[in-house]
Amino acid sequence: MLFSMELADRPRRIPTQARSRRRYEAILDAAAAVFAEVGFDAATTEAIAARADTSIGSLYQFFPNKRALFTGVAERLMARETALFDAVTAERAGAPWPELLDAVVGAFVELRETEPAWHAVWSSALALEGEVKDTAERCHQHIVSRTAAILAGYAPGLPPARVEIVAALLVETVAAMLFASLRYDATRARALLDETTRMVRAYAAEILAPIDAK
Amino acid sequence: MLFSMELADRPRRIPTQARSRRRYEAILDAAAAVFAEVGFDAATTEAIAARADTSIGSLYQFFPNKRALFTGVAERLMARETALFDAVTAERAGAPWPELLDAVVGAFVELRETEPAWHAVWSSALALEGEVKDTAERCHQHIVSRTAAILAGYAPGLPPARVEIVAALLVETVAAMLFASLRYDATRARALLDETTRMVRAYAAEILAPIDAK
DNA sequence: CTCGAACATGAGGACAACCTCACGTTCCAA
DNA sequence: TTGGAACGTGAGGTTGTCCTCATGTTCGAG
Repeated sequence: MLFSMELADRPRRIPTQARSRRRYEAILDAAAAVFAEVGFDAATTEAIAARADTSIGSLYQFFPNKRALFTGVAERLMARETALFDAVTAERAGAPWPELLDAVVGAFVELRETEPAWHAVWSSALALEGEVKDTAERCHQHIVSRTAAILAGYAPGLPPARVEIVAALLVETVAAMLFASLRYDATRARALLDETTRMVRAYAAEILAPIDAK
Repeated sequence: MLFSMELADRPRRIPTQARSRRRYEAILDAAAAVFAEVGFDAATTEAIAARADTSIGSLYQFFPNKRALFTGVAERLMARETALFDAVTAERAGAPWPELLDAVVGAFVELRETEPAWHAVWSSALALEGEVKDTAERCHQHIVSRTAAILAGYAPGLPPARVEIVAALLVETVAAMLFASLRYDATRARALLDETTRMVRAYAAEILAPIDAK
């Protein structure tokens, strides 16, 4: 209240009529597409409005500024991402470790292909200030924590501090390779990701070894 | 000649007098600092000039545009980076594999701490168009090729196609973790990088195993 | 049907960043 | 010493983008 009447980065008006609700979604989709194509800085609010077949005025009725648009896109994506991760891991609770790994990687490859803004969001979200950063960090942290919990289940002997850092490494590694593989052509990208799962499996085998040898 | 009188992204005037040579270096250093602090897009040529204790006019005598400044910073960094990699690997030619790995990671941790623009350059270089991208890709490719050659030496039985992709994975992974660790506090960053070498070692052990069993 | 509220529009104000250019200063070869 | 080349300067032209607001349109409850 002291700082600003208007909550920064939050949608400005929640649409009630069907017409405007469609428009709202169209703007978010357009924003995702434009951010995906040129990145946050080079994206233009006018380009987004044009892509959504609407006018700048309407766009600014819903979003107070450009960052709010990005936040909207990011939050939708992060929500889908955490949901996907939780679904995949819950579905295979107790499954052999390599199977779980493959399932998660596979699911995220699909997500990355379905969501064109994935790359743009993750490359800008942590560099930006404000709510986007928080959302991204929350999403990341959620996945790391869940991974740590799962990992602890597979390797009960591991000290908690180590579990934490191993989980972080796993998540960072898989995310980074999903990221990097975008710079490769299709077959090489596939090869890189396959090799990634091999690497992670070899690593996991070493960590989980004490359990087998117990 | 057909497209532009002026080579894009190249320095405009090569300084001859000592005074201007100092200025040229000062501008590059200032550019590196500013790019490091706020990234490419948010960096301002005026801020760079101010930081270099000079005027915009002088800045534009040496660099035709903002991208040329970034290219200059990037090329200096990439040159140091390839030189460092080559030096470290040449120095330990034939050394045991884990030792080589630790040496390379250690050297790059130091480089990353010495060069403030490291993060900014690598996060923007591949997203930008033009010469910066080429330089970055050349640098990356050089390191991957050298890694592949070294790897082939340690594991002569590995098919060349596999060697190539394994080398790419190793380089991408180490680079990504150096990158990611910047988001962590000092002790956690150290832990992440230590854990990274453990992972890579476990992976390498599996790949190199046929040699031991030969 | 009617009237107020919700919604939509796009020309243009405000501002910020890149880059130029005309003028002034420093250097050095002869 | 001196003339000309190299160098240095910073106010401002140009451009492009964010965002506003006054005006017009559509919707739906009563």
